[in-house]
Amino acid sequence: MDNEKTTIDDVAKALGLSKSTVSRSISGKGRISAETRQKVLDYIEERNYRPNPLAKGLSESKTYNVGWVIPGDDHLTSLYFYQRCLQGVIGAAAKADYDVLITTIGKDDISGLKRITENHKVDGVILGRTLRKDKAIRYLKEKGIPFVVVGSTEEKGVIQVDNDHVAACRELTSILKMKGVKRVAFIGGDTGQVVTGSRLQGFQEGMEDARTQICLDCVNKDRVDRAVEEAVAFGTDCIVCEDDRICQMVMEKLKEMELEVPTDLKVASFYDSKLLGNYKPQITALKYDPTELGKKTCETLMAIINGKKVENRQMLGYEVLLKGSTQ
Amino acid sequence: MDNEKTTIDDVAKALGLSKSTVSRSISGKGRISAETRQKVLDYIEERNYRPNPLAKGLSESKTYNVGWVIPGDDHLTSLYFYQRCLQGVIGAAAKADYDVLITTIGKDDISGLKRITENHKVDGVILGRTLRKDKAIRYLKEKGIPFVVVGSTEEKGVIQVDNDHVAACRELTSILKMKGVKRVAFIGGDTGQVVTGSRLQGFQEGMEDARTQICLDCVNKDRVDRAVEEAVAFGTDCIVCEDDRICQMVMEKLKEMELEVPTDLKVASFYDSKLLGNYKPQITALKYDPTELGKKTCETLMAIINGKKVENRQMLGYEVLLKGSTQ
DNA sequence: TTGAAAGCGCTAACAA
DNA sequence: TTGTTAGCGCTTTCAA
Repeated sequence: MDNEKTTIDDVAKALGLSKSTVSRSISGKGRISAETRQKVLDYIEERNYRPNPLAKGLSESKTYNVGWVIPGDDHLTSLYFYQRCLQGVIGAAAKADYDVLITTIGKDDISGLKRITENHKVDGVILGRTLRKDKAIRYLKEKGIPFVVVGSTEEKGVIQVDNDHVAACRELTSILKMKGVKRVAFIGGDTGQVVTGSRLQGFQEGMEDARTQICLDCVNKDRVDRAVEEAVAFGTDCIVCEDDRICQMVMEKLKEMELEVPTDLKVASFYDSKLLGNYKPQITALKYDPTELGKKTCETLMAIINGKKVENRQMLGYEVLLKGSTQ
Repeated sequence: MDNEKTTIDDVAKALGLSKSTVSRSISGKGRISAETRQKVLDYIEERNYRPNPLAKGLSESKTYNVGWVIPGDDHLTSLYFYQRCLQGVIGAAAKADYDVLITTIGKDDISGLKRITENHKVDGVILGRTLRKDKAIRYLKEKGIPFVVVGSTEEKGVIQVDNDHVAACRELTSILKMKGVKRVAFIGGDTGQVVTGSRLQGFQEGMEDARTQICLDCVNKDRVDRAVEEAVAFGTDCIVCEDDRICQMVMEKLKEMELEVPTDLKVASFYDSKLLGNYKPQITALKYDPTELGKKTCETLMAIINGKKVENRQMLGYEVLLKGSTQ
């Protein structure tokens, strides 16, 4: 259909103009008569001409790519989060005429990240998960590569965009408290992840001095089962789950123990997702918008790349979904 | 640490050579004395010099990127598959000095795909999911863009790499038959996806003329529940599930109906995954290697890009995991 | 075997 | 307001 390889030169010649005039018309930079500009714009629109980003990038020392770096290991739950996030990232990137280069890293293996940066394939990087003592962060800092973190990190001086987990968890917790729960159990996951700490903090702030029982590092069904048993032995009237996956396992366990929600005890999750969609009663949970998170993060990275000042820490909102499980 | 921007010119000057000599040393193309070549190689190794792929690409009309195109909608299960696949793709791409540009498409919205191709950001594309009457395939064919499909498509003349679903399902089915099942129910998912048809075909070939009941398009819990009820009413002694997600829902339903596996009836899944990891007894299932699939697919794409002839259809192997659920 | 020079498609001074 | 020209960093003829 349309010419495989039209160049800016072709356009210029066809219009009897010079390359630079065409270039200026497209970019909008520099002085240009509105008339000429429109003529060019119309022409390229009609012919579906697109400047070659490689050439553009070469001359501007830009790649027009951002790196999207996520863990390569298998966490079913977070995959869904990343996918939603990615939608936001791709959208925001496209708006700035950027594309998204994806790579995965492991806890100790950041070779994928090194590849795309050392090979000059990206202008900046978005880190999808961070750990305490994160190798990737160290590396990016040292190299002075622009990057933004989705989620939180304890590392100083890192630009991050996150949901306000502490505030959200605090709010849900204090609502539960107002509803009259007396002995509350918190079941949390991997303490190696920063978010676990934030959620616990919010929980504790919300509970103030009420009686609680806390069980962490419940990273598989067995651990969760044991935590639930302990909570029941403790005489809990409400189990607060750190995330959707844990909540799913908790619900399963309660069913096995033939305990009714919310009659025998209440259940709430600090993270809502599709995983929680099918329960009856529905689960009280905190709802975030991962796509929005991805979008904001990418916009922030774009700002950094374009040399703008950005805030060190941006917090996004949340919703508290009060459902039957805490009635 | 290392120089932010060493160019081939810097290397040439430092070594008292010309750009072209350095270029040849690195690429290995053209005549070069082994001695000079080694000198160059040593130097760039030591200084960690990497040729700028944008410049390289510009002069060779290549981007050194492949596009990884997956659905943007929310299929929890397939996400895991894609992630594993992606690992293989990234690995194979890196070996050829390529990186992976990711984008998502919807059933009717292939704008993301158009973006990366029209903008000349990729040399070829890998399609992660295909539908019948796939818009993306149409588009890529029409534009003559090199692409490979992971999985199968009915479209003619499309290069595809897939697990041999038909053979695998046929084999598992006939093993079940040999084990003496008499009335078998097949519960399948979205008939809009090609793989559903392949699995059904394998099932039917394996069953030959035995009595079966087939229920398709079970895309949510309600549908699956009804299918299970019908199967039980039919007097089934074995339920065959098209994939892990359906199997999960089937197991849940059976629990609700207080039917024991394998005592009351047997259960098998045509797709194994982590989702099936926690059942007791364990589930008989077909196991594939998504990472290997991704790798092969990307290698095939690289071959096409480099102008090599490739087979139209490549089939990967499978494993039959016989577990307690069909004992 | 090596070097000089042109060119890939674009941007950005600098001139006109 | 527009055009000319010199790069961006690399590959690749063509000469030497």
